[in-house]
Amino acid sequence: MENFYLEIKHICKQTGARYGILHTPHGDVEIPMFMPVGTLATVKTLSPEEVKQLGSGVILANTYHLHLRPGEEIVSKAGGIHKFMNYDGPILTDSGGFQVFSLMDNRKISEEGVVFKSHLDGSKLEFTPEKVIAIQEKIGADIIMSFDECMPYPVEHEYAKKSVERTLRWAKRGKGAQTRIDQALFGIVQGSDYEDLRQFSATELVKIDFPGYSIGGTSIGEPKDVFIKMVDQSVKYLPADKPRYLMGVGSIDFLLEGIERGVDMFDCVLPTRIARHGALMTSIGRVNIRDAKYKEDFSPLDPNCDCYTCKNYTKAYLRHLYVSEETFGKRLLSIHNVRFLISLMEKARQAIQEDRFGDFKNEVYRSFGNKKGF
RNA sequence: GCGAUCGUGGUGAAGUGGUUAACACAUCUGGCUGUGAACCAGACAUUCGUGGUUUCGAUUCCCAUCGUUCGCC
Repeated sequence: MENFYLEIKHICKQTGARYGILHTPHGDVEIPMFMPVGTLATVKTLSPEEVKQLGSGVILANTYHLHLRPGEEIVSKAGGIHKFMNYDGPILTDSGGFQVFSLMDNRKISEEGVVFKSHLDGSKLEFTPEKVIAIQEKIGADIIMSFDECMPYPVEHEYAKKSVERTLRWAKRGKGAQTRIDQALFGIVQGSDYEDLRQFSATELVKIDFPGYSIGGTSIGEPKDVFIKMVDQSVKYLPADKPRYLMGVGSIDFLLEGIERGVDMFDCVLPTRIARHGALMTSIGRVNIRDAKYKEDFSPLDPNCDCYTCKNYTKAYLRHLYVSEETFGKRLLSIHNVRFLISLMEKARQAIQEDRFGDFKNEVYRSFGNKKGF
């Protein structure tokens, strides 16, 4: 794929964090980057124009969910997902591998693939690695994912080994089923927290040769030291010239740890979901806007933030909107949280280029105090 | 004035002669990590209008009293 490649511009001398440009069919974006999640072809409460204004490079959508509603045929008839949702920037679709984890009670895994019981009407849905590629080709994102099993944590080594080997076979089958040449298909490293399995998974995927590699199976409730171990043991075996995508990571500390270890891309529902629930990430720590102490607080959410919400509205007003269950409040809060993480990435890129990412990381940790981050 | 009725937390209310007075809403507080999530969890009546009676034990039965609502004069 000549229209998809990573151009590494600088590696931080202090840490090894990478700064670069990811070239995609729908434009160039800077890494490391945070990608907001828009499962059903919408970043909940935000318009594509707003998402773009926040500085997002890539946004996500989901194969499983779009297959169910509205169905890939309709997305295809609309002219592909970019036209369908009116977003002309790069888009990435997740394969449904995460749903193998999140919808665990309603699915059965076999060598062939996964049979889900639809969470909408209970009907049987057969997902095979080949079918998942076909669906993603119809949806038409710039970056697509291999079908994988995201295992729960913790799991027995015996099960993890079987699962990793199967996910690897699925990756091969998916790659073989690919017909479009304008979509970058990523392989996904699994292996839970077992070093031998992470190594096996990564090195075997690299042999297949993908245009990018994802690190999966993390940030599903494991302790931070385990998470770091998983990332280390995955990145270690990945080629330097290909993009690395750490799936499902969106808390401030996990993002910083990932960047420090040479990860380029991250996605997470965290900023949008917690915003809808009234929790905000700010430069001075977590804010629960519903708290009574903000009733008469006419200061901005985050004095150091340049987002639309912080520039125009007070905490008292945002609290009022939240308590009154006004949709506009959820939108304003989502704008802030997404902008906060994207802005964090911008600062991280700057720090990398100036060879001081390690200092930057420590500064961020310090400004959050010892409070539990996000 | 007479008759009936009902008085339970911030609100609407269930309920029982006997361990922590149901539930809902409101309020307060947490949590959410490749979105089954405008969601989930927890806290919140030392007490059932007030005073007394019966009883081993009363929010529950009884009496009085104050208040409610409705009807009649």
